[in-house]
Amino acid sequence: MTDEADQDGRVRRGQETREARRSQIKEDALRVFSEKGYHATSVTDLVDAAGVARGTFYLYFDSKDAIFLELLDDLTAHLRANIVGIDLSRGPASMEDQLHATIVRILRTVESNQPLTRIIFREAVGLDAVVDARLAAFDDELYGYVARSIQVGVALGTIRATDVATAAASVVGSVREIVYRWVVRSGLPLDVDRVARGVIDHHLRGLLPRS
Amino acid sequence: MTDEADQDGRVRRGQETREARRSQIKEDALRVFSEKGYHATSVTDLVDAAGVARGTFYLYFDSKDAIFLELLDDLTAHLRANIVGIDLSRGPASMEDQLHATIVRILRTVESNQPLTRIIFREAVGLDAVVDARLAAFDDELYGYVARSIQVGVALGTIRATDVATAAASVVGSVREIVYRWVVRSGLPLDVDRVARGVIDHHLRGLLPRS
Amino acid sequence: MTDEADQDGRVRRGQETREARRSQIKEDALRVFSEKGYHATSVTDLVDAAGVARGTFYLYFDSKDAIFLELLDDLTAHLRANIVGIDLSRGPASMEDQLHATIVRILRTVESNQPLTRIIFREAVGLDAVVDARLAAFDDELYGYVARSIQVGVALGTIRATDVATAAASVVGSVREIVYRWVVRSGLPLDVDRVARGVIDHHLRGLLPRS
Amino acid sequence: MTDEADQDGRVRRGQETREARRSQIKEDALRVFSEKGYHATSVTDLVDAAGVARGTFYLYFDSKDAIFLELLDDLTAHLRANIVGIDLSRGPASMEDQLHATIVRILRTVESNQPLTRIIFREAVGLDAVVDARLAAFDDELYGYVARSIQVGVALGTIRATDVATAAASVVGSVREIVYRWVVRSGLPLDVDRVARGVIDHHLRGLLPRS
DNA sequence: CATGAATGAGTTTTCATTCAT
DNA sequence: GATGAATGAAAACTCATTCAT
Repeated sequence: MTDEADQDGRVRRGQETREARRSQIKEDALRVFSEKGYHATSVTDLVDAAGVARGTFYLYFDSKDAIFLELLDDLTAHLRANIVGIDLSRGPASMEDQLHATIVRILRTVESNQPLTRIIFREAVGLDAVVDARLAAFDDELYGYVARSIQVGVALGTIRATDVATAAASVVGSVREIVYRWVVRSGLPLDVDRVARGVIDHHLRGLLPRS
Repeated sequence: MTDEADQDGRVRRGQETREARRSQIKEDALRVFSEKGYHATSVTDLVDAAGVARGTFYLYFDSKDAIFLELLDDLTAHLRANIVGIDLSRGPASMEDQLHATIVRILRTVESNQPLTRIIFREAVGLDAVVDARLAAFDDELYGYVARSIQVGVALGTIRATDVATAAASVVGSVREIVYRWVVRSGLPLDVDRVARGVIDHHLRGLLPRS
Repeated sequence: MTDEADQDGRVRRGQETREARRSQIKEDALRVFSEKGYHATSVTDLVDAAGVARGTFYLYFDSKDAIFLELLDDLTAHLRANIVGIDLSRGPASMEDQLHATIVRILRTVESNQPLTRIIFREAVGLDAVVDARLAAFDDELYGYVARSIQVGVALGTIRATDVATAAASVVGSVREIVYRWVVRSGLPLDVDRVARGVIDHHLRGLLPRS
Repeated sequence: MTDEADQDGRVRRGQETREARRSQIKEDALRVFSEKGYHATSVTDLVDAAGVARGTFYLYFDSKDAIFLELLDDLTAHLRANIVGIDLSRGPASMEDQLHATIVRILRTVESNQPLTRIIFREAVGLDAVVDARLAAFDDELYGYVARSIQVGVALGTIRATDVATAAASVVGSVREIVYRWVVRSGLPLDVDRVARGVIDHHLRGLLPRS
């Protein structure tokens, strides 16, 4: 019946615009949050940035917390998608290539999501229990992934016997610090390839000269 | 004249009391801040903890931000005092010992100042421009110190030619991550000696087996 | 012309649908209002209950107040229709029968319109000037009716000389209190006949023993 | 010590002004509530009426509800204090005198607390669960008191055998209606003595002429 | 110096009503 | 007529800071 078709048409069109506006509000909120920080950003700032009425904001998001959490989950999802398993059994050369590819992917992801990355580093820590738990979970995921990779390497003999916990924390901390210094703080474009190579070289071969 | 003496006495006594009360307010504030976090702590919490009137608080500190900033500077000063120059010219063995001693000092300092460390990691990040600048400055100091040490080592031949910037960031990031994972998050007592050894071993020799 | 006939048909059909939808919205609103109360009921609740769009609601009613007022007038109209003149000239026995029939009709009406009655007692009081005036008018009508009946009775000698104003208020208050206690508050089924008899007996013969 | 004395002096003076200001805010709130009604009164209205800042209001009362509830409890306390036991054993004459005194006390109390009485009648019903429960409890208290008095009277033979529940509800409803019509609605001065006499006469002797 | 009552700008959130489609 | 996304005024409440005593 034409009636039903019309209805469907309206509904679909409605849902499309709904999604579009939702995304627009999120995008603008991302910008404001990353500029002013979570606490200094009021809902008024958010609606002003999006150019919508106060009520409209609450039509799409339950609260200021809710939209922030959603933005947060967006980046961690991005990052997660860019960390895939490394096959350590194919020997050191191949391992280095895989590590290189992984770190490059991570750096590219955070670089192309600078505002969100900035938020996570500067605002999300200690924000509230829920956000803290989310970030800690992500951190643990990363740490666990690195630790397991090292353990496998040790078992295969491609990595020397070492204090796995400390080594894993060191690797995670390295990447975090690099992201912090060059993506969050300076914001300048990063020679991703060179940095990734440097990090891997550092962690694999250490600072001492080969005797 | 007795009058002048009296005055002096009063002034001195007054200053002593003033300093004592100031310290006491700070101490109590530290406790509250580390328990509730910066944002969840109100000036009411602060004056209640210190047992003084609201107005009295403002007699000693300009604002809630001001006392927090002072506490912040206290820890960074503590840490600064515990990072002293490493003499790389005395050869690898000695260098390792000196590095070990430095990292042990840092870990001990943050461990015995857990509340403040926790605040810095969980609350101070992204608090406001001033706090951010303070923390960034401290981070730069640490980074610069490590970078210079590495450069000296390279020049002396005790450290192999490497990407100094990446290496320095890796070292700083390692320590930061370890502090975060074991001091801030878990809060459990840390085997400082073993961890310091692990970190140094990792950064000096890397993960690859010696061929 | 067929055109005109069609138009008429359409108009009539349209009006029928209009009326039906209007009634349906009112019915659903009555249910919601009586469950949640006037203030706790939002227009959203109303349109959800009726299964129409927000805009549609305003096509049929000017405002949330308007529909409430209409529901209110419905009950007072019901009640008015159930209070018909009592003929006091036919002697005491007959008068008692007529009073009995009137009170029974009132109690039955409020009992079968419990939701609306509950609204009037619990929500409508003090809602706004308009509603207040409506209720006061109904109260006056009731009071006036009783007062006139008593005056007629006094004139006829079937009722003893008494303070008419106080007596009329007492009678009205009695019924109101009974409705409030047993219909509004308890909601349990009421032995209408027995209660009506009790009320009449009380007001006609009083509490003192016949000497 | 002078210090302690000073402190005590300050504290006492402080508490006195605190109490005074609290009372002043309450008094002004009572006026506004009784003029505009609970729902139409905003906290802004309350602070404007009291001539204090918004924050000051919350220094003395937890919420808009809290101050309203306190005002409510004030009147019910007043009324409770004015309903004291009636000794029915001393015979009808004395009973009538005692009833007269009780009703006079109640009417005088509500008349001298007109704003509060107005609020209770026009606003408090159906306001929220807590307020409703308070009022219902007071109503039950009154009803129970009257019902017990009647039962005692019946036992003693000073009151004829009757339907106690209906009779008690009738008496309570009478007084309520009189208060509503003359104190709440008209606001004109009431000939308390005459009305009390009328009510008692009505309930004791009924409308029928003594045969 | 010490006090703590007072301040008021600012916050988040709600919801009756409108109007372009 | 019907729809429902959009509106924005208004609500209750908080809290860092001030200042008369």
